[in-house]
Amino acid sequence: MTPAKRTTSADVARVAGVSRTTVSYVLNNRPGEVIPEDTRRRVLEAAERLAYRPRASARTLAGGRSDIVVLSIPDLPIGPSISRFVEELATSLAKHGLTLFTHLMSAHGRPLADVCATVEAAAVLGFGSFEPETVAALQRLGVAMVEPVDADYNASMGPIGRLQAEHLIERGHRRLGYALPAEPGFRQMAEGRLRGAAAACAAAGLPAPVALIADPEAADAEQAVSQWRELSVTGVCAFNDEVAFAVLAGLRQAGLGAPQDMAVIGADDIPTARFATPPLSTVSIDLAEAGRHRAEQVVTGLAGERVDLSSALVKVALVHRATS
Amino acid sequence: MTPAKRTTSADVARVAGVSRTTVSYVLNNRPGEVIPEDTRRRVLEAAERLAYRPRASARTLAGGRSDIVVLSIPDLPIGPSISRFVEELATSLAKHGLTLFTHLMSAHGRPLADVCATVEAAAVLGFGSFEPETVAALQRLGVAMVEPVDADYNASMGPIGRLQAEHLIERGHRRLGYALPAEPGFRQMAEGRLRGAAAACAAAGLPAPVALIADPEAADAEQAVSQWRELSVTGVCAFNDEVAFAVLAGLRQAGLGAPQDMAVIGADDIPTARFATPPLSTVSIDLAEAGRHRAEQVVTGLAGERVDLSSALVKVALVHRATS
DNA sequence: GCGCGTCACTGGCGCGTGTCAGTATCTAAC
DNA sequence: GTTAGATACTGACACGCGCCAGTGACGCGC
Repeated sequence: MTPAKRTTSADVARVAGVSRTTVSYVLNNRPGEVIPEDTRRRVLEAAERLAYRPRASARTLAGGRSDIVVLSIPDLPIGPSISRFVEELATSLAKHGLTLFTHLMSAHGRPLADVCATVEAAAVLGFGSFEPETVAALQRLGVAMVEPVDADYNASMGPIGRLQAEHLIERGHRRLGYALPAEPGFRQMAEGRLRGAAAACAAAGLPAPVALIADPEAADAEQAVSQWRELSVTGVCAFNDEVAFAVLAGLRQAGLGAPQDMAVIGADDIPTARFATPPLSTVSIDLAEAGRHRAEQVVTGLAGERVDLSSALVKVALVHRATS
Repeated sequence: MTPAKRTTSADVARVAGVSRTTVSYVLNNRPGEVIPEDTRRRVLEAAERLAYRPRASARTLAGGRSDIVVLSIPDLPIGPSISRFVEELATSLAKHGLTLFTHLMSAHGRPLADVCATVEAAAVLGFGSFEPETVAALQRLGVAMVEPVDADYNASMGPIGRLQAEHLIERGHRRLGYALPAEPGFRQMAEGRLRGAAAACAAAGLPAPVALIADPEAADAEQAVSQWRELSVTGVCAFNDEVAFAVLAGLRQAGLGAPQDMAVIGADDIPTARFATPPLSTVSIDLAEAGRHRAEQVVTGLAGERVDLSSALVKVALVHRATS
């Protein structure tokens, strides 16, 4: 059935006329080992010709650590900005021979620590923070690098809220609202963004925004709108574009419109924001750069160096359209 | 640094007072091997107490095949319905001890076959069909199960288009349009849906829909709208909700509206569809069930049995709102 | 001639698991 | 008393790779 056994490094060694060790040295170009150009070429050619791919399992077993990086994704809808981030992260890690493995927390086959134990993960990443016991468990497993907080991502939360609020303040709004989703998975992110908005208000000498829930999956937006109007809120920052659309729908149900009755600004700049009626003002977030940066951090971290997690490289930009 | 070496099956054997082989037999409850209840309990208890987790790398190396299932995702934005599918698939596979590994094709670290070779994938799944050479390469690697066509998913494409077209026909439209995205990653899916719509038209004795591109990321929608109007198209099926929003925007730019000037129906029922202005008619797709079914197929396929790929278990339903 | 150092390799161990062939003990049949 | 078969295990090898320790060849200084 499987007549052609898979090629191993021994096959390469035989073809190249060297020992298996030499093959290993060449292929992993081991630092400190000097291999004459001629031998190196022979090995490389043989490997190429036989289409040799080292078996990850064997490599892991021997080395004690795999080249798998696990990214734990919380139970939330994966928007385009997140998937862009993941994509970029995976690509950049792949360039360093690391393979990204996204583990959906909602896919509750086994707890995170178990999955990492079986695959012998080299590093574990996640959005938000892990619980201390999870971190402890992972470290006990010998995972080289646990990143409890996605620093880049979380650091980007503040500026988003700030940008939203500053925009509305600049346009003359003196009393702001903040629209939150109901989804618990979003809570951490939402708090970050809200804090940013509150900071902008404080800097302008204004009271903190009135935070209310306006979930896209429910119909509580109209109620939120009427509460805001009672408190003479004239501008609302929404957690993201979908929440913004919910607010907009709430306004419409009350016979009102944006921006004349209430200004609304979203976040994420999802594709539909541009073509909505009216086109939604929002904040665009470039996570691609963050993904690359993140990968860099993992690589240096795995090399044993201490990494600086403070730098936030997420580019956010205001996109002014018709609802503000 | 790492004082507590990780527990191995030898540790369990020692604690339980049996041989390593017996531990293996108990833990994998090997069929055909009879283990007295008492011994079994001792082993299980020891394993529990030591928190023993077998190392996947060693298991794979010894067994020649891992418990990793690779799902290749094409270069397209991962919508909520797809991510729901993936989620459900991962959960169901996990119940059978299989781990899902989603590989983004756009994350072009290495070609699919390479990734599968290194992780020794047990099965490879994908949306759409793989190229023949990829399939051949994978089989040469000894991958037990290659599913070139995601039967469920593809089979669901037709009904979606059909449902859209039937709905519009039922409401009196005699000449239909079909709105396509520009994104090449969507092509296969789009063709499937379009075929479904065409079939519905044919069944009603109508000409095939006029297919034009109306991409959400570009501004070609207005042009498409005017072309449709020239051909006296009165109802448009959109590939998905985002494309539908693009068409709606095109209509608006031309000073027209849905449904009075042209009926529009989307697909996927994304959250924003419900709260858009006006709320978008669409087709909802339940891929959760499909995910579970899919997992089942993989498990039986891995057990060596022949699986029937023809059955499509995707539930689609019309969601009539205001744009049609 | 000897010692020393460098170069270019290689032999072989160990990683943790699955599994096959084998063994020791016991019961039952002839 | 011997054989046969079942029961309840165990010893040891194989899987493919990384890498340490070692080896032989060669050059060079004294």
